[in-house]
Order: sequence, then C-alpha cells, then structure tokens
Amino acid sequence: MRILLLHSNYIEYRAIKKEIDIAEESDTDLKRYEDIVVLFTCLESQDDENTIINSLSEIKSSLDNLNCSRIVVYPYSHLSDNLAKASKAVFLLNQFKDSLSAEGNDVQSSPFGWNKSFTISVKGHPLAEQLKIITSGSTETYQNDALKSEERLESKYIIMSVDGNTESVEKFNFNNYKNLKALQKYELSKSRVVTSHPPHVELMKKLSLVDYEPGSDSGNLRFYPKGRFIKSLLERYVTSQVKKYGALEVETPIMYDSNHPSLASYLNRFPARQYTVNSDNKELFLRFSACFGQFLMLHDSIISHKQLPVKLYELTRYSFRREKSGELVGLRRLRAFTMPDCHALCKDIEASKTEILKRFTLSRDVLQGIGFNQDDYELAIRVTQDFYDENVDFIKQIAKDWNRPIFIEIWPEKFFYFVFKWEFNFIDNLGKASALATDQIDVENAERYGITYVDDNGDKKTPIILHNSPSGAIERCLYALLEKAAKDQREGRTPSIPFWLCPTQIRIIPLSQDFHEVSLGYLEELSNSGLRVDFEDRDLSVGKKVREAEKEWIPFILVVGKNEVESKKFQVRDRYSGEMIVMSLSELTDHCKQLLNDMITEELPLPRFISDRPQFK
RNA sequence: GCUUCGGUAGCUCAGACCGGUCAGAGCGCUUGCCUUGUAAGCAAGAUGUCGAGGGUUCAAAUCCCUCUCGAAGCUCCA
Repeated sequence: MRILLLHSNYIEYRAIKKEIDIAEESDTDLKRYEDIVVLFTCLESQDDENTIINSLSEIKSSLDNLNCSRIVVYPYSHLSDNLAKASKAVFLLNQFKDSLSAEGNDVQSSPFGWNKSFTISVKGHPLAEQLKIITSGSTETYQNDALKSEERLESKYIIMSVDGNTESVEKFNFNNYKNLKALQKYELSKSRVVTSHPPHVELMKKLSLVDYEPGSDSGNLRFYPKGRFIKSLLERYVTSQVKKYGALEVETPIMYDSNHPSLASYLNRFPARQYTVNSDNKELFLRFSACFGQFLMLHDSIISHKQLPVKLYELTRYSFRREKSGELVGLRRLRAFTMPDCHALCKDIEASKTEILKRFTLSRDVLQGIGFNQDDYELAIRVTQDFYDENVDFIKQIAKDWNRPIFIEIWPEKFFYFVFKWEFNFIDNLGKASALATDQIDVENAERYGITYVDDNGDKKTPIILHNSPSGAIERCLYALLEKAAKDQREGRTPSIPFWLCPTQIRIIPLSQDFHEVSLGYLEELSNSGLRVDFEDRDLSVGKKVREAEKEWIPFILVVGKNEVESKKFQVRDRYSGEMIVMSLSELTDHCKQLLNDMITEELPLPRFISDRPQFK
C-alpha cells in the first residue's frame, strides 16, 4: 500500500468518466475541500487487512503532527506498478476509510475507478509532503534525510558551571544570569510572544546605514556609504586578526557545479536552501559558506604533518542561503551575507582540541575589539554524547577559561558532520538568540573531499577539519551593535556605536559664517592626527546644527565661536559621557586616540562639507 | 513556506469600517530673509502611478481577487 500524504490548502476535483465496470457511483460536480490532508492512496497486490491496520497508526501519527483531522482519500493507482485487483482494492479502501472515520476524522473521498481531474495547493512546511509505503509487516516513511534524522534527535540540555559541575537546565539557578536564561528559554520554549519590531531595523534606516532593496531578492540588502564604511572596517579588522593568528587568506568562486561528485553528496545532506544558477547546460549553486572552495583547494594540496595545523581563511562576500521568506529579519538573518570563514586542518582530535582553544581566545578578542563585552553574549556548546563522555575534561577547561556558566546541548548521536561546536550567542531586545562566533570539529568532510596529509611514515592520513568564524557574519555584528545601542536607549542611556566605527568622529560647527575660515584650520589640524572630522557648513541655527549632529550619533561636537578662537579651549559635547568637556584640540586628540585603542583607521567616507552630501534616505 | 497585520510625498503618518471637493499634515527638499552660543529661527514654493495588476461600480486610495515587499507568530537556522 502506498500513500502520498499532502497537507493542502485546498483540493478541487471533478469526476469525469467511469473507467472500469465496478467503479463507485458518483456525480460529476466540482468538489472543493479546504485546509485538508489529501491521501493519494494506492493498494498493491500483496496488501491485506493487516496492511490497513498498519496504515492507520501511521496516518494517525502524521495527522497528530499536522494537527488536522480532515482527510480526503483519493484513490490513485499511479503510485505503483504492482496494483491490487480492483475488487480487492475497493474492499480494502472502504475498510481504510471506515477505520479513519471511526477514529473521529472527517473523511471525504473521491470515487474509485473514475477518470478525474484535480487541482491541489500544498502547504509549504517540511512535513506537508510524505510518502508512506505500508506492508502487512512493516512500515516505512520516506522523508528528506536531514529532516528524518533531526526528528530522531532528542537532545539533552545542561548547564556547566565554572568549576565544571553540571546541572540540568531545570534545576540550574539562573538568577544572576539573565542572558543565559534568555538563551535557554529561546532554545527550549516553543512559544515566544513578541509584539514589537526588531529595533535595529529602524536604526539601520534612520542612521542611513542599510536598507532593504526591493529590486533584489528578499534578504539581499543595500548598504549606503556609512553602512558600507562600517562594514568595511569590520571586514578589515576581522581579516587582519585572523591573519595574525596564522591563517592564509585565499579567494574561491561563489558558485559551484551541483553535479561535482564531492559537492553533490554534501548538498544532499541538507534541504534545498541554495540559490541555483543555470548557465549553458550547467546547474550551478551559490555557495553557502567558504567550505566548498577551500575543501576543493585542500584536496589538491600536498600537506605534510610537519605543516599542521594548516589554516585557510576567506571572507566570503557573499555567502548565500535561501532562507524561507518568513525567517528573514533585517540584518540578523539574510539570504546574502558576509562571512569570515577560517578552516584548520589538524592531525587528530587531540591536536584539534589544542587548536580549538586558540581560536576560542581569538574569537573572544575579535568580539572585544569590535566593541562587545563578555556580558553581551553567552557561550553554548553542542556536542555528541560520545565526544562529551570522552572529552569532558576539555569542556571543563573551556568552562574555566570562560569563567561563567555554559549552556550545553548533548546530542545522542552525530547528526551533522561535526561532533563538537561552540557558539557565542548574542541576545537581542526581543529575547532572541543569534550566534556570532562559532567553531566546529568536523570529522566527515576531509574524507568526503579526499583531503589528506602525509604522516611521518609517508602514509596518507585523513585530518580533522575545524570550521571557525571568529566574529560570525559581519552583517550580524552590525545587527548586534545596533541592538546593543537600542538597549541603551531603552534603558535611558544615550545610544552610540564604538568610536573606531563611527563614520564621523568629530563634527565642527561654526557659530556663523564669520568663523568658517578659522574652523577649517581646526578641521585640518584634527584630521591630520588621523581622526575623521567633518564640517557643518550649512546656514542653519546653531541649535539645529547640533541637533543634526546628535541625530547622526557623532561622538564629539565642537561649536566654534569668538570664545573658542580667543581661548583655544573648546566646549566639547561628548556623546559617550553625555557631558560638555572643556579641552584644547590636542587634549581632544589624545582623548580620541585613547578611545581608538589602536583599532584600524580609515578616511572619512563622505565629503567633509555637509552641504556636499546627498541624502540617502 | 503557512497564519495574521501592514505598504498613501524622501521620512513619520491622517484619510479606508461608511466608495462621491481626500490627494492631506508635519518634517525634509528648493528659494529668499535672518547671522545665529549647544537637540527644531521665519516665510514662500515644488513634490505623489495612494506597492503592482485585474475586477465590481456612473464613480475606487477606500470594496473584491491575484501578485509583490515588510513585520510578528509558526517553522527553520549546514
């Protein structure tokens, strides 16, 4: 017996013509049923009453999952080439329908033995389409492989304290760990009632950084000059840190052949979340990480054990994931995003553990440099039961290093290609968690891609691969910075972004046009010390000019008038302290240098004179 | 992808239920005046396929359908 189950918005059908003598009676009106589970059903020669009994439990569990008890049984012979005799099929089919009704379902059916036309609209969720093959003995359900293994998966969740002790999430006292609690809630709770919009979306537009681009696909955004500037600084900073760690920067294509043997088997592990590009007779897909290019490169490389660990790095602009449209949110979840991706080949699990610790520190430093405190994110570790049991000391070492409790998810078996991963999770204003940095121990892909190194006996060996992103997607870092600022705002503090990332660091406002020339001298002086300074040359009231600067979140604002010119002392509006500070230009420069803390610098991304700037919304 | 809500000037929105002087306000923009002391100086002017397409109607921003974009929830997050 074969049943194609389709959870449908509606089905319409019309019986056209009897095809066999024993066909059921029917009229030829158009029938329409809405929000219904359609069972295209086909009975095969070996089916008997036991088959029907087996099918019932199978259908029942699907209906429970779908939370729907309205059914159309639609006889459909085309599912098999081994059909039962019509007489037997009608008999069993009636038994099938009666039993379904007896279980309290609302059962409709289309007539057996008729030629019919139909129109169907199937719902989009993962369980909406299932093929069930049922015999009198056993039952099989065919679904997407990844989904199947995910359903089997029942994770265990624990919290590990600094001292290495563990407790179940139910018992752990979260009183002093508000964000960890939010993470735990986010992971485990099914219902998250939120009515507000994500604050960063409004901010990214208001600050003229980033916007939606209706002319592209959803989740592909436009970056205005200031947004591009901040993103570019973040990209350069992360890249420089990863290179200092010892990674070799490479560049690989953004699209790959779906029929390449190594790629095909990797792709099949995941639901169809790729963008595809058809060109000539090739079916290409856009990469969703730098894995492909780097793995193919490593496949063709000759690597000695003496060179391990070998680290490759690429900043993907872009990685593409065709997330479902309802899952996209501002800068948090995109279809095209920029991802620093650093892989390391390690000799074995022991070596990979050593490397994981180095990269853990690297990632913390990178986030710190960007402007996140340790309080801004929480550590989650996800691990197979086997790896946990064998390496509990390693995890305790991380806990000690982290110096705060860790959220741990333990999988009963390996589901993905990795046995261990850690993530830094940022918790936003709506209580949502999103991963920033992460690292994984991959035990599968070296073999899949034929990546080897030569050991001290001259034998080829398969390495372990680590997958690290020390900052997470660059767009997501910007999201987190804006959400952090929004939180400040909500709690009554002045929102700001880190000094090193501000497109304008200092704005000079002349009191009137009489002070333009002398102000331009100050602008020159401050610019020469490497700061990004611009000049409010528009003919507005002072109040208005200050207001405009504040709306742009400019850290330091100087008004230049008679007093300043005479005394060489300036009243500086300091956004970070919220105070007016009187200081000389050199004092201001020193203060800025201190704030900059040796982070990278770059020229002003817009004209110095405000009047020369177009408005990007 | 599903359900719900939304899309009116560059921005924030009113108008929609009840179809007919409803194409509107504030900000921004342009021009002129003012020459400014730390979050909005004054005045005048320009600005719209009312998200797109179709339908109903004598008449549609307004009612109906389809599509599209965004948000929330579900789901998902390699």
